[in-house]
Amino acid sequence: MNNELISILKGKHLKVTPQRIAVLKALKGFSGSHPSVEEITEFVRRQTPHIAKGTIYKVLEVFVDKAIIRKVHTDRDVLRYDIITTQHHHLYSDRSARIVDYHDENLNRVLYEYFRDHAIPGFKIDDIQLNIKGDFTDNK
Amino acid sequence: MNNELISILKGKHLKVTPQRIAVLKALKGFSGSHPSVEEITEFVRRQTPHIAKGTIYKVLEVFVDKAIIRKVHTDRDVLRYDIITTQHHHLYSDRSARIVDYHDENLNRVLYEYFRDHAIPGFKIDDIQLNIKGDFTDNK
DNA sequence: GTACCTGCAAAAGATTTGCATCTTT
DNA sequence: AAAGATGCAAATCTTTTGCAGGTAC
Repeated sequence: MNNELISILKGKHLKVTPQRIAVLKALKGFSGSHPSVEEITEFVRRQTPHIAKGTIYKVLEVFVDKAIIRKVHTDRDVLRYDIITTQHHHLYSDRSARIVDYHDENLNRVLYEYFRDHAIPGFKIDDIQLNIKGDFTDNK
Repeated sequence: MNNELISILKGKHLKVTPQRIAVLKALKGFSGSHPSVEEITEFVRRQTPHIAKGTIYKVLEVFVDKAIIRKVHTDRDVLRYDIITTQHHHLYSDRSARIVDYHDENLNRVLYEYFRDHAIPGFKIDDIQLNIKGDFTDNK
């Protein structure tokens, strides 16, 4: 069951180390919820108490480089990370500090078509992410 | 010619101080280019040498609260600020560290219509910003 | 064996805070 | 006069860096 994680690392030509597996496992565990380094560290240390925070920073940096995860920023907060799956967007609530993934294939198609027909002069698009700001109505 | 700036402040029920005027003027000067606190400080100090950096942070914080500016984040950088004018989006280049405003009324209309017809359950949208990632082809 | 990783501690930066003093209103 | 702003310095916090020792391949 770590096999999947191992092949992610191997697929990116990264050495397989317990620390990387642990961080990757944490990221999977937080999937959809955008953990901070602090949260990742706590999670990882439950299983692997002796992992240095510096190491976690370094591991995350490598993962960003290899496009396993991406950084997400909030307006009033530290760095957060997001395991990369498929294209998706983010709902931001100003009131609460929540960030929630928003998947919408249909929207992706609309965007794709829009920019196919309205290319931006001088710019080649790789990826589009919407920051949708507002409030959750099922509030808490 | 500071009247416009003064009325912005008054309109938000903020006391009009030279520091706030200076910061606001800097933000106008940087319009479209997303200055960091460092850049704002340098700009401001050309005219008003004795302004404390702590004050600039406090002024910016107040402006964000009052929705005069908004924070913008890059993936590998400090905080940046963006004076709020009309709805617009951002082009991010991974290669260079540029962020450029992208205005597109037509796109705004498309988005508005899309979400009018496809409301997100449990979420009330206030604002949508696209982060468009890619590269400038007129590169430098 | 070599290249690459990790741990630790120190350093570097960015941002925030506390408080006394000054300015707006 | 009261409320709110500023200046300064210290404190806090996050993130980065350097390097010696370990580990994966």
